[in-house]
Amino acid sequence: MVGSATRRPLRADARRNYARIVAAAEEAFATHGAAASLEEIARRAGVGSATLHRHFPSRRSLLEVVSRDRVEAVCASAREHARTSEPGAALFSWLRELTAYAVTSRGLASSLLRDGRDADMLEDGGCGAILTATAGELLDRAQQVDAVRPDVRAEDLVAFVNAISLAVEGRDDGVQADRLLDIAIAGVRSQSCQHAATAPGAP
Amino acid sequence: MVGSATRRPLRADARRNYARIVAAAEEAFATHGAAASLEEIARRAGVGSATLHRHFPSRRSLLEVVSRDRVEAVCASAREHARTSEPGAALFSWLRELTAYAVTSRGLASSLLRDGRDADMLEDGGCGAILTATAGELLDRAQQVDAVRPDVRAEDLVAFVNAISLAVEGRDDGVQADRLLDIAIAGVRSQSCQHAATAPGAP
DNA sequence: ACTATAATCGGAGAGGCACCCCGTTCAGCA
DNA sequence: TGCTGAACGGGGTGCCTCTCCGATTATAGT
Repeated sequence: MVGSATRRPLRADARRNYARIVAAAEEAFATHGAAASLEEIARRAGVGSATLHRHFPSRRSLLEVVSRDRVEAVCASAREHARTSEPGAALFSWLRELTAYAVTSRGLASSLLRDGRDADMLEDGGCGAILTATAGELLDRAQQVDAVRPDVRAEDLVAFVNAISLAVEGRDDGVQADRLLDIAIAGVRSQSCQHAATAPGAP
Repeated sequence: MVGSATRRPLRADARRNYARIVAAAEEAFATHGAAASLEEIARRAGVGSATLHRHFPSRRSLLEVVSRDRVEAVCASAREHARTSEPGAALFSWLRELTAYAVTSRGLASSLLRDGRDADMLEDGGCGAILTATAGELLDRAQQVDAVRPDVRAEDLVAFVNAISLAVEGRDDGVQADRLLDIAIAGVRSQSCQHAATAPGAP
């Protein structure tokens, strides 16, 4: 709304420092998780900690930028799934892919999604918004062919992936995450079987 | 294995300080979440921070003690559910109760369960072990009457509750948690309907 | 080229936290 | 009542986040 888009481009040195910080952060988050020391990141990037804080006012804003590329790649892959699979399978296999990423990124995506109130989740243009929007597209199609319960929302799906990656943080590997996601997927599947089953399967 | 159980009782003043710390921690965790400042807790309890660290070598050990009562109450309630409901309903309504507690306790239970490797989860006697054992009892019965898929484990159930409470931490209220739990419950429900439905519902 | 100037930097410092050392105090027992 | 070791807690260390502000430097304009 405000003309804040009229931002002159960063000065060359500022742009270089920005890139260095992002690179250092990428490495640090991968190694130490989302709680990595910002000071350490600044040190590794060869800049003062003030510079880091000027470019990234919060830990979250840094996580956001570091993840952005990967998140966008995963979302691009969603379009691939949508083209090559039927709606239900597309959604489910994309969720598996997303979960695999969320788990291996050491809770990175997780931290992105947290402490943003759910209201701005679809509006703030952050990774959470992108993911929710992408999930929403696949979800719509899956619901149209009755592969998924109609009362499930895109936020629920993202929240589940988020929840799972938080819960297995620091656990062995991805096996429990897979098991949990299987359960969640079974839970969102359309229970049209129930309609058919109530009659024959009733006790 | 070691005779460490032969611990003489704490001195009277130590016992008093211990209780004060637990009381202060209870309040602090409720107000500020599981990340509350330990120093602040010591201050409020009127003890030196060294005393706090002597009684509770880790944040987790303090969380453990603070939660213990509530967790045991919830587990006692499980036996109630088991007596008054059929196995499936008992498990599911108990899971709802547990989730409600986990969500309102500001991620407290969550932090308890985390960073304990899943191996010791059933052995360390902590809150996670109690919860997993309790869930296991209800789960067994539910699986015996085929109300729940046979491949679901007690750890999965606890992990789900844990995951959900982590994911909605700081969100509005418990509505999303309820929705997520509904999905998870639908996911663990026995899909005996599928056996009946594959034939008639097949495309 | 050269300068003026505003954008950017980063050392240093304030304030907090977890955790520990070690001299002091006092509860509990003989 | 006097001893003794269990328990205390002030204060220190090291790390963290975040900010202030004087020094630096890229860049537009001449």
